[in-house]
Amino acid sequence: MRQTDYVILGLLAEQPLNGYQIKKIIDIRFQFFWSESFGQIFPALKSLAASGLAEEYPQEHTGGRAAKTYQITPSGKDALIDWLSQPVEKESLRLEILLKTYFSNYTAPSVMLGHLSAFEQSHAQQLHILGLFQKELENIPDDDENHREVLRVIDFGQKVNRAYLDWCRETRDYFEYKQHAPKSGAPKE
Amino acid sequence: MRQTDYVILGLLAEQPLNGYQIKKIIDIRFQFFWSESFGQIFPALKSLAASGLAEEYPQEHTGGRAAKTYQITPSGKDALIDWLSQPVEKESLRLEILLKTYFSNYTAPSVMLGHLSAFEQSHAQQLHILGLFQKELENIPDDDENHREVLRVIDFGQKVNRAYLDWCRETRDYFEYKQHAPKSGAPKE
DNA sequence: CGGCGCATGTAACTTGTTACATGATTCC
DNA sequence: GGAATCATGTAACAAGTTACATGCGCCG
Repeated sequence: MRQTDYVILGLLAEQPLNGYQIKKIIDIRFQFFWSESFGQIFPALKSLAASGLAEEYPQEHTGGRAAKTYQITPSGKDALIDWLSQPVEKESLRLEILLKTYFSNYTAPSVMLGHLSAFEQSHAQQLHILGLFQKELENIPDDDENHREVLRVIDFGQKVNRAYLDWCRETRDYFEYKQHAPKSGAPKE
Repeated sequence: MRQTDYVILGLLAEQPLNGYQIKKIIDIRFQFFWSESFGQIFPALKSLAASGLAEEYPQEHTGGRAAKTYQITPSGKDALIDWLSQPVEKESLRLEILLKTYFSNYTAPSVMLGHLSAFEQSHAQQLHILGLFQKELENIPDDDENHREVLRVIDFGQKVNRAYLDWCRETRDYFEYKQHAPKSGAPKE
């Protein structure tokens, strides 16, 4: 069982879904900390069904190509609960922009300024989207749903993206200074 | 050319190194935003040498098994500089703890408290190490080296880890409350 | 002489991405 | 009729991890 299987199981625990919908939910809601491709989702659904953790959910065909909707089975739910209690093992992070910052003395400050502005724009956008999600959730009354847990996840994204943007601005200032006073290296603080 | 090739090229641009040393540098200095395994480093060094971007650096054998030390070639340096100017494409992030937080309504608060405390400990440790690096660099006089750029990278790590720890504490409070008042869900703010 | 640290390397495997093929429906 | 959207699926490839095999020298 790979992580992909558990993500899918977690989503199916809420409601029956097809592969396409699973992909959309991950792309939108998990945007800032997770991703999956169709090439992983469809084989995963197949293997989940083969091992009895999920099963096809019969549905009337309404439009578009026939969608295979899946629902979680009791043993699927057990597997999910078991996974939740296992220690978190993997935390993977790869930020090419930090690599380029580290090696940036081999290039011009203007090059780094370009990278930083792209990075800043993309994370400002992410922060904006997270704000919309937050408002949306806060407007819906909190019954027995998982809103508070989802808000914790959104808060993580907001904190991290704000940290990214702070760093961006400081680093931009540094490279701007370097560009104008290239010999002396950097401003004294 | 994969990202691994460029990381190695960047490190070789500073000084000649063998595969083992490259691994150590990445494990220590790039700890919080990058990783490479021997299974990637050795084949990459081979292919870099085959394409003339790096070459063996003759060395006297001092102890242990003979180390193959490599140095960058002029065309290797060109390739590095070219890569630095290319847009940053990949930024990958996968945080299982957020997945588990998202799905945590299927498990007990105590389970999440365990995950959070492991996460907190590991990032407090990272923050501590970053502080040591920072002091180390600030004590060495800043000549024509890349200290200021490295300090920018360290600052990124510190900001992000502080954001992680803030989130941890707030989220721990939430699950502690939930544990003691399970029916009502969470405290009002 | 056994374990540890230094050092290289490969094979098997797992994971993940991309491109492609297919096909139905809706909207313009 | 053509584009967009919904939808499934596979094959080829790229990337990355792990386990293993090998071997030297130093230290106790």
